[in-house]
Amino acid sequence: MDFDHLLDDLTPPQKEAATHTEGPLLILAAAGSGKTRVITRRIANLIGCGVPPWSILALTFTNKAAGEMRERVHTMLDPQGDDPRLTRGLTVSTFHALCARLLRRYAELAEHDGVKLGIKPDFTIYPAADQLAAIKAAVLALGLSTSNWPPRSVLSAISAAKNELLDAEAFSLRASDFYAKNIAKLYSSYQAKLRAANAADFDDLLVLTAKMLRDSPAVREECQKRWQYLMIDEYQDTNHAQFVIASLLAGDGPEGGIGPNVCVVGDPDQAIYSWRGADITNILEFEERYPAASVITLGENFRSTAPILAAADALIRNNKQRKHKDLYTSREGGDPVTVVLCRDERHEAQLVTDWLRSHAEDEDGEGARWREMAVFYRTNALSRVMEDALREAGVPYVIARGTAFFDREEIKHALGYLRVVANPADDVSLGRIVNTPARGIGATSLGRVREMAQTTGLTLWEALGRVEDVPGLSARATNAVRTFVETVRGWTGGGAFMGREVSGSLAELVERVVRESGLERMYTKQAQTSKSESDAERLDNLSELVSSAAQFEEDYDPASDPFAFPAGDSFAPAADPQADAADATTDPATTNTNNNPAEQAETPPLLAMLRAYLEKVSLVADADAIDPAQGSVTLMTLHAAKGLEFPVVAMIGLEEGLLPHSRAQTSESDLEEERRLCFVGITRAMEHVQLTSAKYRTIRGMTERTIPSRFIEELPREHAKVSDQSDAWADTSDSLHNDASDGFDAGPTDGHSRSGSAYETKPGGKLAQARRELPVGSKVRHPQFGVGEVLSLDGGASVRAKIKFKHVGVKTLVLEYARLQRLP
DNA sequence: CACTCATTCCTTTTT
DNA sequence: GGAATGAGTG
Repeated sequence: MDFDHLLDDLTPPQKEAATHTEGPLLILAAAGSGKTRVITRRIANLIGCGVPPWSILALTFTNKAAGEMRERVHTMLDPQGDDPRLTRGLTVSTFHALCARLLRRYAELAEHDGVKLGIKPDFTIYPAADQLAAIKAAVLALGLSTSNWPPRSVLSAISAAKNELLDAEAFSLRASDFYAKNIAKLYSSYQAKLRAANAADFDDLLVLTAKMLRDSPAVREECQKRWQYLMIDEYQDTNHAQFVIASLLAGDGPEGGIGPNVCVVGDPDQAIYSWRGADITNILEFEERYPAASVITLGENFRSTAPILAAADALIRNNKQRKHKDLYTSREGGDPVTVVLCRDERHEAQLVTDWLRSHAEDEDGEGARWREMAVFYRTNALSRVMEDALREAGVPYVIARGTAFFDREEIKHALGYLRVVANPADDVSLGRIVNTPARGIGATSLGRVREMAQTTGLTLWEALGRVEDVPGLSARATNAVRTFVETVRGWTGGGAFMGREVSGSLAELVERVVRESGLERMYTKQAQTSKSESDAERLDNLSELVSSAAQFEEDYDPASDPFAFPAGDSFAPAADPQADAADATTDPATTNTNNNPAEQAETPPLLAMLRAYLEKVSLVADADAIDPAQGSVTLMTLHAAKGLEFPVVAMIGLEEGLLPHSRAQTSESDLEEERRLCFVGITRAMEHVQLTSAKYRTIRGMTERTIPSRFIEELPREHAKVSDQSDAWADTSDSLHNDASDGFDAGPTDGHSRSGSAYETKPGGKLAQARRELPVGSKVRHPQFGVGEVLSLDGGASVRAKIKFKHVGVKTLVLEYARLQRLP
């Protein structure tokens, strides 16, 4: 097949980067320089040159970026979509997802090699809330107070240590002062808790993988043999642990050669994660580690108009600890950046809304361009006022917060149950749910059980199973525990996931858990008594969870699940490159773990699926939730904006203390990172940027006078027009009703007169939004079901659409999850 | 033991 | 403004 045309639309430097396939390569790619394009072409080119797809590993920052990259490579090589084998086995993943996967697959092999990881392949990934709970328990267990040792800061100290690959022991050896010594104690106590629960936190995924690759020759060789070509995107934001993993995966390359085929892509000017342990010196380290590395700089910007780029360039030049690189564009013309000073945050939100609307209207397709707009802010808290204004104005918007759904109380509880089902040793989850809803197992009783577990060395779950051995427990509490244990056993079929009661369907399991746990009843009751809208929403959210599980079940491919057995997809062996990669499935892991075949071979399919589901849920990032196919303005933090582009961009809250943030002004390098953050925001914009600053802002209930961000002054006046609107806004309290002429007076008294549907009173409501974007009769495409037509929409917190598909008939889908694409 | 209400402390950014 | 404790009552 001829793939030469793939490179036709690249500039000479881009082409050089895309075709430089052998040996170490560092690509310094300025903002908007077509980085993603180069990476995807490079992968496609490799495959076109005959490199087997399964020997290519590409690491990205978010799952979303990974998915997009995979898709783009695929459509490039296989526009007809009729030959999945062309990219079969290509691995595109985030560091964390890859690590989770490697650990599951190789943990046992590594243990066999004498490497003590302390986790079994079915380990649980602890979400942030559970991490904090575990830390807090550790603090209390050491007899310290949580006010002197706030779990948050303890956790971030531990996290920093982990990112430097210091385990508890190494940390303890270095600890010299009182503070560090206590952190060391907490660190090891926290680790002990995680291990006892067969759990790993986010950082552990990296730490343990690094350890496994470093200490187990079998695993390292296996991986090095398989992945001959390694690519890492957003390299400036990788931390030390990630550097070590990458370098262990890459190996040294052929003997006497110039080094392994490892290609890293990054831009020091966009490094915004130093607080997470990311280290710009990784880029320097790269050249040190691979002295023969080639370096290619991509400086031409293809995204932004000249004034936007000039403003961004002027801003970033203020960073002293920086190697300057020229930014240039061949795009002529374009409007200057606008800077607007507003009275307060509500005024700001109003002006931004008006500004967005003006750009929506001056384009041909009326109202159709919301999706091309974004609002960025430094902290999540700033989104609320913006949301209010957009909702009020009837502008559709989405917030890029993928984790928000899973952070809700009711969802956390339901997932807590599911985690216990998947891993009964998970004490933290068990603790969360054992008495939610209240079932008579209160703090006192639970404390007794915990005590007994502690002294006998049992897990909490095991102790609950032997409740009769717990001293001093009331008959009532004993009975309550028995009932609880029975209920959970009913879901797991006593741990075997077999039997009359266990159906094998994930969605059904989730539904049963929601119902039989009593969560459903609890929230139904609350909704009836309190009539608060949020309580009614909880029920909707729970059924949405069931839908998401159903969706997952539909998309689930057991072959790509590291639990499934035997797996034969992407881990095809490197042994015989000539053989058909798709079919040659002598899986290395399955042949090597025969020392313990019982455990793996008997992992029931439902359990495997449940674990895969929980893993997916644990690894979602905010940026993953962005769906530009929806016709909405996107709201997100500056951090989440990295890697994206929008024709129209508004940045709010350009004030001292917010951007640069007050917590990031202690050192010059902190301040420079804030400046890079601002730079990242501006360079996302293709056509128009507006920066706003409010004279007064209410934070945590306190209204304070602000100072405009120093970054505003750093913008050149010829490319950044400042307009002071802060006095144009009369200081009257009814400011938000100013636009009542728009017709959105949603007073409760006349809400019903306008329309038969109660939802019509909320112009920005999800259902109304869905009706605008996906009216009945629209044609849509679903990744699984193909082409269909919308029959009806109905709502609540989760909008569902009935869709008639050509081939599979009528389906009801939750819009948020169904990746629908609207067809003309 | 469960539930309600008042008080306290926050929040930077995220895989 | 809001989540997360803690005291106090049924």
